[in-house]
Amino acid sequence: MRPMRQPQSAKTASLARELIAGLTRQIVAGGLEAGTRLPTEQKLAGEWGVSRTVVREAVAALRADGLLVTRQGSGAFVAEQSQQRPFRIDAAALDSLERMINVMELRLGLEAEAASLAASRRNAADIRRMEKALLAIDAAVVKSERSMAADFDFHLAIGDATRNPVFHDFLMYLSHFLIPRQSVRQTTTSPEAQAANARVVQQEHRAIFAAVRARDTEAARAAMRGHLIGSRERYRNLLDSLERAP
Amino acid sequence: MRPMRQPQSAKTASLARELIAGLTRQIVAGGLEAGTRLPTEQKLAGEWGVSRTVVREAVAALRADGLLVTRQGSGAFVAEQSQQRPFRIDAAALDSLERMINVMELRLGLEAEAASLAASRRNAADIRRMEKALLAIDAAVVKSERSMAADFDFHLAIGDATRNPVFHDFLMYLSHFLIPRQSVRQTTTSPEAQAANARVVQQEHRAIFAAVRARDTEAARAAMRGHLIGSRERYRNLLDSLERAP
DNA sequence: AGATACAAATTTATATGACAACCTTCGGCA
DNA sequence: TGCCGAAGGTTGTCATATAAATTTGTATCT
Repeated sequence: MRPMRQPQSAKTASLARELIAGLTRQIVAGGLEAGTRLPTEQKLAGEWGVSRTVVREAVAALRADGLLVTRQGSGAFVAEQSQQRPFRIDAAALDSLERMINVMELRLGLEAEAASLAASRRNAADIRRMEKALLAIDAAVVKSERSMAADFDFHLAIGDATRNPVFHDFLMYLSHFLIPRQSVRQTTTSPEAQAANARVVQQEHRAIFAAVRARDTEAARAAMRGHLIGSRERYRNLLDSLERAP
Repeated sequence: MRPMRQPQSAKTASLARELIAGLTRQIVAGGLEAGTRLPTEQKLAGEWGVSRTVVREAVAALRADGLLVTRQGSGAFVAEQSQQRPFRIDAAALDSLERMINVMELRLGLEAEAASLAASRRNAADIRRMEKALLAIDAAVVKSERSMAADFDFHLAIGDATRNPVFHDFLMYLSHFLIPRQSVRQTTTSPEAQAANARVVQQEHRAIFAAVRARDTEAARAAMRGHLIGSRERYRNLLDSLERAP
């Protein structure tokens, strides 16, 4: 009467993890200058009372995180700002709805700008790709399937049409935070309401598409804004209805 | 006749780095299912012809990157959504000017939205903080010092006024890409031209500030857009002048 | 038969010692 | 002074051994 679910990511404190956390604190909170040299692995091992093995693993982790750079024969140094640590949204600190809203606000600014840029830079291939994505969404809707993948394809096509790879990478990153939690995935609303929803969404998509195709930057920006604001509201309503009738 | 500059970040291929790259490729490009178990450290060491030490360091790096989770006695598994992977701008793939432009386009959308949100949500403390930052910039200018830190403070104050921590984190991340390269830092333009530049920048800052204080969301958005577009052009001009007269 | 308890095998986590590759420094030598 | 090379220090890699945790198989009891 226990196998409900494995805790699994309990972050069982290990020596290496403790050392990683400790060194990270010293570096970022302690505000060490970039270029500062860390104590040698031997000394670190002695100070923390662990073996050099643990120290090396912690250093490897911090290096992967971009916090340190090591030079054989020389030492480990706090990384220059240029090779800074990556960006990650703190998923643990936010509950699902709040995170969703926060991320949506980020997307709002980002994708509106992307739509505008796409309108001025898109080529014929971009247009074909967007059309394809829109048709895929249509197909998914008539079969009452999930159209999330195709939907994201459409947004990604716009991001790629900016010719700015940073938009592509960032959309890919944000996409992981857009998937509704499992509780939402189950179809709690009527099929008719869902179909109506899908029609509205597609209408918004086609408005964006038309503006991008017409190279109308301001219209593209406005259409994308309208779409994302609408998405946010739809998501909020969905959650509200779930709250009322669980 | 060589010590011009240390290559320093030459990424001297090490066994661990090769293994990290190889495993990363297998996992993300190879499209391994989340939860898939990796071969044991012994087997990996055998397959790649390295010692277990190297394998463990590579695994530690991938774990820090959020690509793997390990469980003592059980094995190493592909992380439950590799979405844990953080976002990083590929600094190596872009030269400085192109990267600067790309990042600036991202900021444009992001900070314009932030300014708009800040205008609707700012409180009195936010306003005081922005005023303080503006005064700090003024002080730096009259002493003809670098005002970059104070400048960033102003932008960060706006990001914080959105009450959306994701804006704060993302601005902090992007800030690392905004520092002009060393060649630009040297004052290659006349002091008079610099002072004129600073006046224009401060004018733009105060326009943003006024709109945020007045809770005028659209004006704040437009003012921020104008400021960042101006910054981009100023940067481009600076680089051009450097090209012409090195 | 089926469930439980225990032992064995497997696997990661840590420790230890050794050597190689590389860097820095300092003293000798021209 | 300026170059060079040896010496010591530091990270990178290897090998082996042990601890701790998980998984699996087996034996025992009901």
